[in-house]
Amino acid sequence: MSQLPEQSARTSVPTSADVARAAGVSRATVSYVLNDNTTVRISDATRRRVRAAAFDLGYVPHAAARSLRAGHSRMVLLPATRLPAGLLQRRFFTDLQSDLRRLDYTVVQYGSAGLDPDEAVRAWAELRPVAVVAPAGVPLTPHGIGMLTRSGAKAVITLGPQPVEGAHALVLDQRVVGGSAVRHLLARGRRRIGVVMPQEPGLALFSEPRLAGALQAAEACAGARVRRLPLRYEETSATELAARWRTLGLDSVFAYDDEYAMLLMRALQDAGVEVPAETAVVGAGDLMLGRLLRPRLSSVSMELATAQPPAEMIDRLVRNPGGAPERHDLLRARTVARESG
Amino acid sequence: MSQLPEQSARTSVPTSADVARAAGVSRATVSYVLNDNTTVRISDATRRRVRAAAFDLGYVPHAAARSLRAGHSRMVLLPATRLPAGLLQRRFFTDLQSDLRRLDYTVVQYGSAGLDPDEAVRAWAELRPVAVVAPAGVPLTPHGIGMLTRSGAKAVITLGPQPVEGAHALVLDQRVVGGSAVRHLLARGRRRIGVVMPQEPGLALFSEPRLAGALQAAEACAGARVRRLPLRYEETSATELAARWRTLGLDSVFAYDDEYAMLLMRALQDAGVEVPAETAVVGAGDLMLGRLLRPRLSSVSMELATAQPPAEMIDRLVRNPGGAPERHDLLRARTVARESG
DNA sequence: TTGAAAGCGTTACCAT
DNA sequence: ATGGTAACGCTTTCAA
Repeated sequence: MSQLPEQSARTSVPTSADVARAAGVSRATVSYVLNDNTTVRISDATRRRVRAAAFDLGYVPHAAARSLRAGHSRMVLLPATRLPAGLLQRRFFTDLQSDLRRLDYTVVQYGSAGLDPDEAVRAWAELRPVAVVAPAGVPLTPHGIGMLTRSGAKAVITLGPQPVEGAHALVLDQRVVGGSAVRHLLARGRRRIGVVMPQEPGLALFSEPRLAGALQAAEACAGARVRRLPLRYEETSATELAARWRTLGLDSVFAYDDEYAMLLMRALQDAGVEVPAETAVVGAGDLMLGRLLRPRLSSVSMELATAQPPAEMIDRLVRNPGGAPERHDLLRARTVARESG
Repeated sequence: MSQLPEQSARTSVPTSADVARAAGVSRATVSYVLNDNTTVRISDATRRRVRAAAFDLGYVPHAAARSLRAGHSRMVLLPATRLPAGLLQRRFFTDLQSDLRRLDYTVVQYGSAGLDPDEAVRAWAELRPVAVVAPAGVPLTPHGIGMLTRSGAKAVITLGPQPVEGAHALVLDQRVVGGSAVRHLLARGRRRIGVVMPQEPGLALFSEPRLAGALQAAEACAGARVRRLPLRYEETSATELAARWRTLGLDSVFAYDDEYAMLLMRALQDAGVEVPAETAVVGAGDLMLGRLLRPRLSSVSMELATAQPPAEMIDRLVRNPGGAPERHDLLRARTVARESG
């Protein structure tokens, strides 16, 4: 008979109403106690009873219900890309995440692999984030920015090589990388400079600006020439390139990054091209890897210069929305000279 | 006078009620039309009017309200770790994400850096995910699993070196990696085997099982001995280790992975220790990197063998909850012999 | 010090 | 074929 007590046999999850019932108070009181609401005085005895009941039932508030009632969330959305994130970006995200949490935001990374731009931005907007930080490679259009703003996002921020119309921008201008490498080579008397262009899809986002920076830097020097060198991240591709190296008439190469540099340098050495005597090689990323090569690899070292921590910037934009798009250049590059050129 | 029409000048985001008003129908009808509800017949004219109104207003449904009403979400939560994710894990996540999307789940990665286990699991539970996939390194305890289950998660799945009591497990048993390397070395007559143990925090999760697998494999051979070799990912640390190499009396080393292998091999060569003549070196990960070294690096190649795609497994567990914890071993390892040992 | 009730945006049931 | 209405879980205003 007593097998189905009125409100037991609950297979579902406990709500604040369950806590109220268990503690013998109203739902309002439960809310007051659990949110430490100071505008209302609750007796210590009641407080304890409510807390105990919540603990016993394993009560956990329902974030969706809460933000629905509140009319806003504190979710910062980070649409993910499927690009292989570099060390720099990973560190950036990790830091951003902890900093935002410290400011009481909830950071949510949302994978949008294989959605077309409209579907993707719609999916983000459904979550009603208070801010969106979109790394390079996610399909964010001015139209998408409008949709996010209209659905309540107080700040839309792009993070990558170039800004998008209408959004704030944390710009990682990859041109400074190519520029630094080429200036380094020019200073050492090199004039006929190759620039490796990875053929892997997705990397064009980074390699094209690096090349652009290289070209720009070369313009400052009369006799300098820059040549584009397509390369796949495979030994065969590097071997091919090395085999026709001498026909190219280059005295140096900026190899996109340290990994492509290692690949190419190995192939050049195997083909009998001396590094740096005949051809100087410069990578980028300043990985441990480069220091272990022989000759040690010269490399463009990158870092993010943040006047104001990005998390604070986001917080400021959220509290004070509607301003003109801000733009901050974050990427700094400096070439570390080692033995390879 | 007509500057403030009754329901215009809306600064807030449009709701389905706004769409209904604009189309001159009820909220229910809007819901029917936009969700393509087939159990109810709506005239084509009405359909078009509703769709047009939704489009004009830029209406986007509110995910929180929807899942509140529905009583459940289709969110799969992926608590993120701050560990440097390897290529294998990254590929795994990317695939999992697209596969789950195809099954109409929403995959959300949630950063829990710097939260203690209880706070973290509570934060996850507040989101009411339908499933949680926890990679190695996130603080998931049996108690936490209980909390997630009680707050509605239909499936909790761990992904990593070892299962956690009470959750389903996709096991990446790192012991097979050390085992494969050591069996490879034993087969080539090596007997006194060093195993590199990275000192970077967080890697112990992987290095300890790899060592355990190495020890286990060595037991099969009478004269074999395994020795633990602490190493930081720095040149100085490798140089130190190489300097006292001959006092260790080892004829081979399993270097944890290809990057540590490169670091150590370089230091050994600089110290005059011949590879592989005097000491054989085996890495893991089978990176391009290893093929470029001289001698070419032997390496443990890893892959994930999935009888059933993990996304389908998750879907099955969600639809059919309450079963006994499942356990699937995913990691396969096989040593690729090259020149280093 | 506490409780009743309204409302956030949706959807499903039951009338019309 | 369409509309009214209640309910999801929570917070907050107002009243007691």
